[in-house]
Amino acid sequence: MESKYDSLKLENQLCFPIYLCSKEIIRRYTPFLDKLDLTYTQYIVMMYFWEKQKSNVKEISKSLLIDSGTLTPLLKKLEKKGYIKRVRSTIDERNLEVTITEKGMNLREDALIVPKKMKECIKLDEEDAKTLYKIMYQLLYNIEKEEK
Amino acid sequence: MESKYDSLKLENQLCFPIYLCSKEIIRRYTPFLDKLDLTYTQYIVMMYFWEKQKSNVKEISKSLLIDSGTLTPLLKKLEKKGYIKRVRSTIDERNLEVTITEKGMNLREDALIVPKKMKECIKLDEEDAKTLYKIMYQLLYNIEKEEK
DNA sequence: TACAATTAATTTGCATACAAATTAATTGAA
DNA sequence: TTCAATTAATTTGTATGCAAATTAATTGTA
Repeated sequence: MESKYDSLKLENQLCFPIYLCSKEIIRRYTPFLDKLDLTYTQYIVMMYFWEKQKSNVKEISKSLLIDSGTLTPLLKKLEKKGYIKRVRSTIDERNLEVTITEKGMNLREDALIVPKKMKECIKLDEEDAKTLYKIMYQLLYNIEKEEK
Repeated sequence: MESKYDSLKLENQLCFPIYLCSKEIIRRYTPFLDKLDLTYTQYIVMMYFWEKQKSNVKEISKSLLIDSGTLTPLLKKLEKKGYIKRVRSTIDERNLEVTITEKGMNLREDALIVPKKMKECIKLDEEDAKTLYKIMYQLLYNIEKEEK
C-alpha cells in the first residue's frame, strides 16, 4: 500500500544504486590496479596524464572533479612512486607544475589489461553501456550547471 | 586518430562518470542532510531502519553492501545521536541487535524534504531516470553474481 | 565432551573525500 | 606604490571504505 513515506524507501532512490555501482566497480578494479601499484583514484589521475603530459593542481581538480585537498597527498604519493614530478612554477609560484615521468608513461602499456578486465566484469551489452554513459553525462551536466 | 591506448582514455570509461555522479550527488545531499545531523551513509542506514525497525550488522551489511568495518563506527555514531540502539543478542552474543528509537522514527518526517530536493537537483526526466535505474540494478546484479 | 573450524563484530591500517582554515604569492584599485 | 582582495595549493578535521587481523562466541565432529 501507498504511504507518504514512499519517497524515502531505498528501492525508490536513484542515488543509492549509483553509489553502490561506483563502490562495487571500484572494488573490482582493485586486484588489477594492485599490480600497477595504483589505487582507483590514482589510476584516474594517471589516465589523465597519459592524455595530457603536463598540468597543475587546479586544472586536474577541475577536469576530474577531485578536491585539491584530496589531490595534494595523492600527487605526492604518485611522485614517490616515480610516476609524476611536482615542481613549483617559476612564473607564478602559487602554481604547482605536475608532469608525467617516463616511468609513468611506460605504465600505460601494463595498464591496458585493466579496461579489458573491467569490461568483462561489468558485462553490459553495448547498447545499455552507451545509454548508461549518455544519461550519466547528462546527469553530471545538469548537476554541475546548478552549481553556478 | 585511433591509438592502441584508446581504451585508457577517460572519455571511454564507463566507471568514471558513475564515480563522478555518485560523488557529486552525495555532495549535493550534504546541505539537506546537515539539518538532520546525518551524513549520506548514515542517511542510507536510517532509510533502511525506517523500513525495517530491527536488524543486525551482518544483515545491514548484506542489504546495503556496506562493509562491517564501516558499519561498526557508523552505528556507534547513530546511537550517540539517539537514533538507534545497539544491544548484544542474549541468544547468540556474537550478534548485535540494532533497533531504531522513537527519535529515529520521528526523524523520517523531517527527512521527507531530502528526496524532494534531490529530485529537483538531478533534473532527469522520468524516462531517463527509469532507464538509469534499470541498467544500474542490472549492472549490480551482473557484478555481484560474479562474486560467487 | 574437548577442540578445531566457523561465524559475527570489532579493530587496524591505509587511502580517499571534502569543507573550512591557513599559507604564500600575485593582482588590482585607491 | 601600497595594501586589501584574490588565488593556488596545502593543512586540518571528520567521515567513510575496505582488506586483513583480531576477538569472542558458537558449532560440528571425532
